[in-house]
Amino acid sequence: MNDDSELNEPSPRVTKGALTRTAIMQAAKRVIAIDGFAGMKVADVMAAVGKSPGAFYVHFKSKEALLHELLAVFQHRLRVEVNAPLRADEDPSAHLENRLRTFWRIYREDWPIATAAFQMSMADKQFARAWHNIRQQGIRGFAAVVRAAQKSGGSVGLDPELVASAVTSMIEYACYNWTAATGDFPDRFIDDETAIGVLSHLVLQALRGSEVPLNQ
Amino acid sequence: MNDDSELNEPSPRVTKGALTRTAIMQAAKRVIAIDGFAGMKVADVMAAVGKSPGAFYVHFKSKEALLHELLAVFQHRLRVEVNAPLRADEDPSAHLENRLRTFWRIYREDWPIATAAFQMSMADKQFARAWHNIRQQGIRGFAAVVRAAQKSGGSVGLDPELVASAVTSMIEYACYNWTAATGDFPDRFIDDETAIGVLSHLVLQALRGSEVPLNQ
Amino acid sequence: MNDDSELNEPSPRVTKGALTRTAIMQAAKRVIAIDGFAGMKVADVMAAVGKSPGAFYVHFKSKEALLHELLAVFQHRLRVEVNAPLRADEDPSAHLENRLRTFWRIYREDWPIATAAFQMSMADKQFARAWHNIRQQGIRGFAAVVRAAQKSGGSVGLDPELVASAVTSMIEYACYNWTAATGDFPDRFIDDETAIGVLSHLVLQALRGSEVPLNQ
Amino acid sequence: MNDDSELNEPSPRVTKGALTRTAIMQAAKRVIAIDGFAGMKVADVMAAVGKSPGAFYVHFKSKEALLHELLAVFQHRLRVEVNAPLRADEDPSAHLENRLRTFWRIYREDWPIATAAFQMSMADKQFARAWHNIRQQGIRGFAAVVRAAQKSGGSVGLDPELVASAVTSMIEYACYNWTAATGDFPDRFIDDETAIGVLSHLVLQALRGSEVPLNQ
DNA sequence: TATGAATGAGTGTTCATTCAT
DNA sequence: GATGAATGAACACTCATTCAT
Repeated sequence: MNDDSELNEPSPRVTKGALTRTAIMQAAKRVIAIDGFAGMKVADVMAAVGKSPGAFYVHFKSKEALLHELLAVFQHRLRVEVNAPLRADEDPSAHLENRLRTFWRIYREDWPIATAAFQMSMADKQFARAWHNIRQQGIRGFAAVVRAAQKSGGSVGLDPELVASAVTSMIEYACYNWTAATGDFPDRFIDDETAIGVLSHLVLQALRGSEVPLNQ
Repeated sequence: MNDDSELNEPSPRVTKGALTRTAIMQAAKRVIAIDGFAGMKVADVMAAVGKSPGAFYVHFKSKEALLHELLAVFQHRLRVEVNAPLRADEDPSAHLENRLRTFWRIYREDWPIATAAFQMSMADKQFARAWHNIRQQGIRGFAAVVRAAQKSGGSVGLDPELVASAVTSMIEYACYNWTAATGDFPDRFIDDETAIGVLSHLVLQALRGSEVPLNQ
Repeated sequence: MNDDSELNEPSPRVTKGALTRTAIMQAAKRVIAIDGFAGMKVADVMAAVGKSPGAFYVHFKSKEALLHELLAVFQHRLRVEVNAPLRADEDPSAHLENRLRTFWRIYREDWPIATAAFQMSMADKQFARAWHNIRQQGIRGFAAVVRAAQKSGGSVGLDPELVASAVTSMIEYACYNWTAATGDFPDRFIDDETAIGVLSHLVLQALRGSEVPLNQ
Repeated sequence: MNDDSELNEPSPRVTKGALTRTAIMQAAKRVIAIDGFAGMKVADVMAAVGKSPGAFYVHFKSKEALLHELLAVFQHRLRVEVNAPLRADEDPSAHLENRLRTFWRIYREDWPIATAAFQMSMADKQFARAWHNIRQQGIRGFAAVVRAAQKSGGSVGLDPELVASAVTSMIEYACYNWTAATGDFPDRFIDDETAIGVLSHLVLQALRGSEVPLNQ
């Protein structure tokens, strides 16, 4: 019945405009990855989408508005996927690794957005706030884990906020440096498991309890 | 009288031009810290120096040339000060902490240069190479330490280059996030000892040997 | 049934299209009153009508064509209503006041059209001609009255065309300045009788015969 | 002494930049007279000055800022020259005519500025305020004259503000219509004395005391 | 060395208009 | 008749860089 019409028509929710909109967001991510946000030209993005420059403004109010939307999606993904609460039956180490794994996966895909926000946050108050919120969201989540670790004797005496900030900094920036073409290993592909393995090892070790000296 | 003033003046090699040159470099760092390198306007820098825009080109061939020079100085400092070799009588932990301390000190002062290079490395091959070299220099140094730690049973099985990349990423980006006005803690001043304390703790723990689970 | 609905509908000539057409013209007038003709966006007008931008071009060939049509209606009203000839039994003063009253009433309603034409006449030859014709129509009518007044000893020696041009200028521009939101008295509502009273007094006095000095 | 240097050098106050600045303002007036302010292209103005488009922004922050400056000069001229107070020994009629004569002279030269301000005042709050102030300045001056005339029995019972508004409207708009290429008499040159003669006659008559009917 | 006016290529954005649906 | 996404020409404005003084 209604099924028929659904089969025959494009899904009613996916209008032509929404498709273009999504295409622009994807293309923008690719262009930002290569040129940075400041270097991203609206015309280039639209050329990548196969549309005229003016069409951009049918879907976004400005270049900045596009980045704000990309950031909103990015932040939403992080909130929903990364900040899943610790389940009762979950091993803290496993929880942390899961969190880190999700973090990695999202950043791996969206680091151009993060980089763009980082760049813009230096010169623009609005982006400074937006980016700050995103970082804080991640930091709060990790800080909770750090506090839990401290109850078990880990990282005793350290400020959980600072530790969380340092840890998210490591993951975030390492993701860029291991993923981007202009990163630390341009001639080498680092697969997800290797990356997550190294990062989660480092983080878990860093948060552990006992204080065995490095060389003994 | 005039003799006195001559005696008080800097050595004959420090000409008026060289002073302006240095002043430009300092001012540029301040402007980059606020606006980023892309947002840095030659005219603003020169205004901060109290000179006309045209005077910039007496001292630097271009805006990019200025950044290349800033980077050269930055890299030189890192090479000379951070990468001091491990002395025979030095405790590896202490060595690492010293290295980290120096790293921190230099970054704390020059992070605008690092940020500028990072940003430019995305769009410009020359800067990509220059910035890559600087990162590699740091990574090589830390990788050596990691290898030493592994001989003592730390971080066994992990790729020392990746570990070193992750660690330098943490320090570098944490330094930005704890120092810059648009960083993670805009309302809080984080003093050097606190910062170095947290970072060295995390790094030392991360590179240690035993593998005690987080929660037990 | 269908018969009924046909009976209830407007006359067959007033199609849906004609209604939209009229609605567009009314909405345009309102938008021009706020933004001017140059600032009038087709999309805004159509939004005010509750239709899509594209629908505009079903009814008008272009933005300019719309203004030309508005002008044609405006001119027609002026011709038919203002330029009624002096009847034999009519008092010249009363005739002038009647003319002025009608003039005022039309301008009060349609000044956005006049303003638009005025603005466009500066840059566009077509509108320059159209607007010139409308002004001339008014000037000719007033000039006839001036000539009549001169036969009675009023404004002797003055060029009737210039006098008529000055008088219509006064009425036209005063109407704008007393009516528009950005006019001379934004905080005050000037009712028709007051306005017509002042204007007709001034015009009648100005066209009178005797030359009593101002201060005696 | 110093005289010598003044003779040999360009006057110290008239720098190269100030000359260009003035040239731009003059050229802008000419372009606005032809195209209107909305139609005025910065590039055209600069071409008329014989400089590159970018040079405009050395002297003015924006197109709007240029108009604001033109308006400031215009308003200053009106304030200083038109609104000279009535001297004790001056005949009120002569005073009014002098006032009108100056008004005319300034408008004759600067009507493009007035027209531009009028156009912009419809869409822009800043210009609405600026233009309103200028009009009010003129209206206040004329209103004082009207009040004086009323004491001698002229225009009794009429609101002086409205009368003044109407009179300035007449002069202002008549000046445009008799001066601009797209005015009422494109094929005819109206010299200053004729114009002033007609206008002052009309105004003086309009403000007189006795109320002789038009036709008798 | 320094000035500062001038350059001119480059880009974000607007909006009247078109057209497939 | 109506839709609304798309077009594309146009234009204000920026800023690194140059150069006559």
